[in-house]
Amino acid sequence: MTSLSKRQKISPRKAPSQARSKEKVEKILQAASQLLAADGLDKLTNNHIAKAAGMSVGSLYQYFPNKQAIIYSLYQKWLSRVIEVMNQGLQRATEVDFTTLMDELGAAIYGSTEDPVSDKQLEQELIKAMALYPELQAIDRQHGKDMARLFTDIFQAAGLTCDEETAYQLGLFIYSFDSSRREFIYLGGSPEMAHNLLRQTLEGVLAPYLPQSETPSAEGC
Amino acid sequence: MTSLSKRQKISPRKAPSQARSKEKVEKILQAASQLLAADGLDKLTNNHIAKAAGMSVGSLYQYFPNKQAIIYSLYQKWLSRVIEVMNQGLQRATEVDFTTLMDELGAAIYGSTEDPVSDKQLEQELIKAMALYPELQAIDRQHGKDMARLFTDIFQAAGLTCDEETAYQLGLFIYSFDSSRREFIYLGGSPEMAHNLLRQTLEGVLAPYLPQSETPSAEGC
Amino acid sequence: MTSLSKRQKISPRKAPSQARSKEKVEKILQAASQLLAADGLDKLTNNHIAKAAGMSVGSLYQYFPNKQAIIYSLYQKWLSRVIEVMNQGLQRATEVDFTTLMDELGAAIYGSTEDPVSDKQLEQELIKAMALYPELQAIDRQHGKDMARLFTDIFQAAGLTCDEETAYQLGLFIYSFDSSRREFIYLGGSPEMAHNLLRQTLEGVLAPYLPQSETPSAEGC
Amino acid sequence: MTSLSKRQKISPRKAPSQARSKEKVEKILQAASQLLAADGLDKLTNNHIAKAAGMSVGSLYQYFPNKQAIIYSLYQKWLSRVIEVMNQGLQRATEVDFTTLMDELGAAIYGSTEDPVSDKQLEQELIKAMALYPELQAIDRQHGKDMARLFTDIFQAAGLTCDEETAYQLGLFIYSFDSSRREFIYLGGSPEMAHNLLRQTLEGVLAPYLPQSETPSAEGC
DNA sequence: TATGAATGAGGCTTCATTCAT
DNA sequence: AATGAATGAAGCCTCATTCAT
Repeated sequence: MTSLSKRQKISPRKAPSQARSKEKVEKILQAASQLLAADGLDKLTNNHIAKAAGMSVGSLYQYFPNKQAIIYSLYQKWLSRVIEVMNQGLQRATEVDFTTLMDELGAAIYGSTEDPVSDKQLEQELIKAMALYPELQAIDRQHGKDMARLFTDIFQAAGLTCDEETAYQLGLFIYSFDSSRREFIYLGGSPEMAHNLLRQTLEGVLAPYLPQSETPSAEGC
Repeated sequence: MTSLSKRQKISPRKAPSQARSKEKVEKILQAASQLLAADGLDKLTNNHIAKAAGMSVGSLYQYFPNKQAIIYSLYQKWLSRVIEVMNQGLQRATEVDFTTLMDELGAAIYGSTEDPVSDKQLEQELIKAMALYPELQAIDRQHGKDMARLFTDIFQAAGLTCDEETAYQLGLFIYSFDSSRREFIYLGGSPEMAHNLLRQTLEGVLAPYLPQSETPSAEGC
Repeated sequence: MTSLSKRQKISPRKAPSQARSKEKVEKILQAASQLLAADGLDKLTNNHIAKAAGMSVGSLYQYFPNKQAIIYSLYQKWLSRVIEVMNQGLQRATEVDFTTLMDELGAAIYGSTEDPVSDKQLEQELIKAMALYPELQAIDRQHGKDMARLFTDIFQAAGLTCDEETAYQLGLFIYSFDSSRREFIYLGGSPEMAHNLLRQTLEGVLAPYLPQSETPSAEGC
Repeated sequence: MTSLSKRQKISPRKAPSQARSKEKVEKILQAASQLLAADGLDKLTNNHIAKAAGMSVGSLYQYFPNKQAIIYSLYQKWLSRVIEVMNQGLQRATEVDFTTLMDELGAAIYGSTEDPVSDKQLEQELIKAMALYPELQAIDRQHGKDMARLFTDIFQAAGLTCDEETAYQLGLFIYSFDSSRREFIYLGGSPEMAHNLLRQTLEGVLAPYLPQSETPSAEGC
């Protein structure tokens, strides 16, 4: 294991503006994804990636300053998809009722990928990687908080009646819940069950704060 | 990162029957724990461990065939504490009502360690480590399933009315839920909130199956 | 450090006959000078030079067969200025007295550059570079000898009364003395002091051989 | 050329207290010396050194944290010999007359090494190396100043009549003069000539300040 | 058994140089 | 001619593991 403790830059070396560059970057990320999903975080060496991407190490370094940057790129790609969905959810928060919204979000995020199995694997390894490298840890943490905030926004847009702080903790909870879902499925739980459990959990946890809650809960939220 | 792919033995090299041996093994695990909690998975080199344990690398290899074995031992130690608690819970499953039982379990598992902070840290790093090394991954997975089974047993002992398969999935869920708790707290959520949310989640999810459930749920479990 | 041991050609790739070429060569040398003076011998990579010169590496290789050739060109440029001054000195050797001549030489060589500080820096780095690359070492040595010879010529033109060999050794000495001056100033000695010391040294060393020496030294030179 | 710009530690990794260690360290320094003298600063790679020293790279790193540390060790070894001689000179400064003292110093420093040729070569490369690596540059500079101070002390012990500042500049000059000597010999000058020239230079430069100077120079020093 | 020096494969990264466009 | 992406050898360094004492 290389020493991971020295802080390193992690932004891509060049904005992939030219088509050629973009393509290369894509190839690298492809290769890295596959290696990561197939063989895990070890095996993910620069030389392996380069070879798998059909190029030389040097080329790889033309696009990414180091391995962490590649991992981070992968992570961002995955994250941006999630964030996009969340933002769409935020838009719809006033249109549909909360449960439906959550269902939609779940479906959009967890369903429908081309290769679900290796995608889950990738997601798993990605998260491991983010946790392993100190440089990425901080970012990961921040992203977690950002996501929590996004959930908070959705809650508030959906009309949840509770104070800011509680809303944030709930957002954090929902975001954190994703770990469970991953673990659950990783250990062989059925995706449908996961979905149901998520739903029930949400209901159980959020019910008191839902606007259409006919129980006039005095203490609100 | 050294290639981790060659499968390696992970059981301790010798059953620590002699008191002397036991003591040494203990020292190694102590040292490894501290390093892991304090500096993270990188920095955890055999030489560091040996030095911190006040012995030579050679000695270390007398007791553990490789690094993974040390990590695994640490993991087992942590796990065995949890399992013990769970088994006690299993004993009490017929005596107290389910919610109380779960509270007790939670308190026993998450509460009251001498040094909560570094213990959490250790737990976090341990889980990362288990996920990183392919040899340990498989074991980790199996342990997860075992834990799920234990929960299942508790459910059934507590009189949950549902079929074997459902019970297992629920067990899996409860076990998986731990990931969320870790993540939640890692991201700054309050432990009390975590506890409450766990409770609500359990209620929400398990309610239909609880024996004392006065709602005569037609579909049972 | 890349292996420097394979002998390499060091002459510019093409006689810069066209104006265009000359201009490019000049740009490259400019850029290299600046980088060398500013950042030192490491940091001086071909890519940096090319970028600083506003052209591509490929172009750079159109004009110089390798990095050493660039350094060598820089060295020559610097050297040629010195040689020119020396030749002028040689012209004047019969007109003025020796001490005056030496003063003039010193002033011409060490004084009056546009940017003395960065020029000194460049000189320093240049000399380091010449010493570092085996291909350039030999040339450097030869140039040293040539310079010594030039001094010898000046001595003789100035009427120093000594045999060829001694004159050469004296020339060598004067040339070598420059190292001291550089070191002296590098270590914080004042330039004026350096000048005085040079003068005194010359007087001390050359006095016996000077033509106007009224002391009829029997052993001559 | 590896990037030399990151500051690095340069002290040996372990005090070679055990005989075994000392021997190894010695072997490494031997090997490095030879490679340096024979092939120059390039070729001086860790792997070459290790191979030449008959050990593995890993062993090398047990004794030195990096290449610079090896070079620095070599430099210190050389320097300490010089400093020792200088200190002895300082002791004798009141016993013998100044010129004799300087002769003795010169003889002690420049004469009588087992293998003069490769020693000179080594010295040359060593100085180059010190100048090349930024970490070592600073140290080199400081050592230069320290040496100058030592000369200053000797001057004063010898009764030179001049103010502190002038004495220091003179010390600096004498120290710097060594560069000339090296260059002179490097370019083929005869060592004897070098010696004579040094002597004459000293006389020329220091004469006004010498105590036995019968010329009652009003302005002293 | 204990020691800790020794090993060396393998990871990361740079940069002089080439070559397709 | 010009470009700059691509190459890959080679340098540095770490650390799991072995083995002579």
